[in-house]
Amino acid sequence: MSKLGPLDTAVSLNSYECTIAVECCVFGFQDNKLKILLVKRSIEPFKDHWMLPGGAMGEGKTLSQSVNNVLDNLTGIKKIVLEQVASYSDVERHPVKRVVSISFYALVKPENYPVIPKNYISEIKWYGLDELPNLGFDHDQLLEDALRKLRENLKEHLVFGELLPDQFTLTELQELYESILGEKFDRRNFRKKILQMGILEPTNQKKLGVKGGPVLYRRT
Amino acid sequence: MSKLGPLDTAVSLNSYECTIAVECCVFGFQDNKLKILLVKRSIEPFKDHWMLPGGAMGEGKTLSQSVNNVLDNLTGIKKIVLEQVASYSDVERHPVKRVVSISFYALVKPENYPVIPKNYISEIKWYGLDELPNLGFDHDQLLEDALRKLRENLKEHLVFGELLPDQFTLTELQELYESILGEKFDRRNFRKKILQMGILEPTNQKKLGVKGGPVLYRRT
DNA sequence: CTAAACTGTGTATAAAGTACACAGAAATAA
DNA sequence: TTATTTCTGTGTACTTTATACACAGTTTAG
Repeated sequence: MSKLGPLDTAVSLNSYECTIAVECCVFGFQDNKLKILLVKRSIEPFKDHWMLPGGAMGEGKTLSQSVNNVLDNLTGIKKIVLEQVASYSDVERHPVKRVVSISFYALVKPENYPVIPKNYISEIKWYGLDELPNLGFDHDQLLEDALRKLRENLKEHLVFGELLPDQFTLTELQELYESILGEKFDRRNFRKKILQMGILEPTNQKKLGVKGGPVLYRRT
Repeated sequence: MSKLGPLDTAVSLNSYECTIAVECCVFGFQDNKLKILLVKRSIEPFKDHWMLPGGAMGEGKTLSQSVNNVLDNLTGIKKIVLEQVASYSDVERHPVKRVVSISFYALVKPENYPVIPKNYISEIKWYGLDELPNLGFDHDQLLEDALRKLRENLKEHLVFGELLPDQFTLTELQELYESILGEKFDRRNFRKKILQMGILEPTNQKKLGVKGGPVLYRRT
């Protein structure tokens, strides 16, 4: 913490330096369910609590770069779709020191990333939405906000980051939607709506090993 | 900047302290137009550039409290509706030192707040959307993002903060909407949609001084 | 008192969303 | 190889929501 005079920011007040952390809600799609990547912390405070992966912003790095860095360190996940969610600045949100966190969400394919606990993490695991433990710090709140943001984005834009393979059937896409939004859709209506967005095209291949021989689609 | 070991954040990396600033896009409704409060900076860098009011986060304050503080210092604006927009962390966004900014928007009635330039500000002025100057730092971007967020929020929730007086006519409300969203609406359709939201009630008074004698409404 | 300007209202049409059932294709089991 | 099971793929009627549009009533200004 230091006084820096009028140069420190757009309009100057006394300057106050503070630890900035990034936290990331990593969503994955596994066993036809939306999963969330949680880590178990092996040190105080909140020893043995599950929480979102996160860590301090890196010097000379942007927030996005810091998130990528943290996730890479933790799990080997690299260069993924990140979306900013919100900032958290309650004075008491960290029991030991003042930390302002910026939260993000990310969409990945779990099968692409073996997860290995490192750096003060004793366990790491994909959790379904229906089996979530209570999280350390204020991460219950962060998760709730991230999930809300994901749902909002999905309803407007058709976002699926890396949650599906390059080629997928419409049924797989529908199951992804149902899993994220937590509701069921009629197959015909869903296909109508998705296809008239005009961003998917059928390949001339069918998916093997599944009855009915569904055709595979890809993004245009 | 200091090393703090494993306690500094949820999952520990090396800790890095950094200046955090808050910037605020203050929207007001004046002369039937959406206005934005800008300040002219009287010191380097970006001396004599217009920009959004902002300043460093205060020690022991949340981000929202810091915004209120900055605005109060600048303009006497107190305790207003704040909405978080986004974070900005490009390494080069401030030419002198590293600053991470969190941006907000606020909705106020200009006539309630006389604006007085203070604290390294030489001028302060309400600008219409069609007469905006280029802003210092990356504030053009911040403004664009804040305006987009305001529009999104308006379409979903019916947000009007303190932009209108307690009692207002439906025409005034419609003009506010048109001004924010930048499009015209049919009077009958607009009234139908707004009224069936069920959050407005007519008072039994008419607004005087305007032809047609429109009835005043208030929020339920 | 008259003219000008604004308010307040309903209906017809178009678009979007929702509900719903059966024939065809591929895998599996006999 | 055939029969059975399970999943895919498709159209239409109906409901809800959004859009287009005109005229009579009220108040101010002159």
